Amino acid sequence: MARSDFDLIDFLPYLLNQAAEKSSLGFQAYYKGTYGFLRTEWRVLFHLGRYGEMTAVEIGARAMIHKTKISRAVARLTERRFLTRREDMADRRREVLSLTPLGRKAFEDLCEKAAVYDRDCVAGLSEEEQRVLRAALRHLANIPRD
Amino acid sequence: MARSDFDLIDFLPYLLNQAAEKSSLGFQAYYKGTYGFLRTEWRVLFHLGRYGEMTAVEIGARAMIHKTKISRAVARLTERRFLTRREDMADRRREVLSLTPLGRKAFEDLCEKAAVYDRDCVAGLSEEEQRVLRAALRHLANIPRD
DNA sequence: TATTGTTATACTCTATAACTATA
DNA sequence: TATAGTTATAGAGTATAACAATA
Repeated sequence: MARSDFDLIDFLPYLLNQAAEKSSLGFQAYYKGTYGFLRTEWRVLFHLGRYGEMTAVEIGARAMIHKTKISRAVARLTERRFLTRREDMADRRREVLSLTPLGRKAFEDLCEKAAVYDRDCVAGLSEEEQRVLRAALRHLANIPRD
Repeated sequence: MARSDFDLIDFLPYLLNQAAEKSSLGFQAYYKGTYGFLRTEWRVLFHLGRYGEMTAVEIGARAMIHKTKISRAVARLTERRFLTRREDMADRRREVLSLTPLGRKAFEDLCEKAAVYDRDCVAGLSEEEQRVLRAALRHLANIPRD
């Protein structure tokens, strides 16, 4: 690509940021509007719902979120009765987190909505294009294939 | 997709955000480390270098950046001698912006680096995969094909 | 000494309202 | 009234250092 031909509009980081921002807005509006969640709160809720009770450090390892963010998300979610903390009697530094019934309902609702939202995002792309897109994104994000 | 199969790791907004963040870091480190630019400053500099002198409102229209962000970026770039403002005598509300020689050098350097960076990002993807990826991203970002 | 979780701090990015000066 | 540009403010995201309690 000659220097004079270079254009931001084709620059991958730019394209990715625009697409990420646009594609996040709709779903964000739902979980924020319905439950008042921030992004990290939705992600913490998701991991507890999907993989069962665990500690903040374990969530962090799975979701690649720093423990300070998790700490604040857990505080808000607990305060608002979406999850509960249980002290680990064998190691009193640790707190095992799990969803309340309210949290589980939110989790299930949000998963359903997310699946629909995902399908809406890729409507207009062929099966093959969707496959290439997700594989390329996993590659760019350094997420192993499985 | 059954509800129990849904996983954030395949959720498009999540994948896009991870890929966008990862792919932005390296280039951001360069323009921040070398010139001390923030993202909006690099984008404003780019538009003036690529399309010639124009006003803040015109940059905003081209780059889809709000005028308040542009105002702050222009203030910083002017203060640091990367661009100059010239009052439009025919309409004294408008200020025509253009790059200084210093600004042009930074623009040319950053464009070269960006082109290389872009190639590095997609190394490992076939030509066809790259084409599908960019087209899909433009589709998701609602950026017209040309 | 190392680990779990919390708090404090700072910086970036985004969004909106209100203001000025000009037209 | 409308437009170009500025300033103020608030919310959200990110990153890091330092701390208390426990191991």
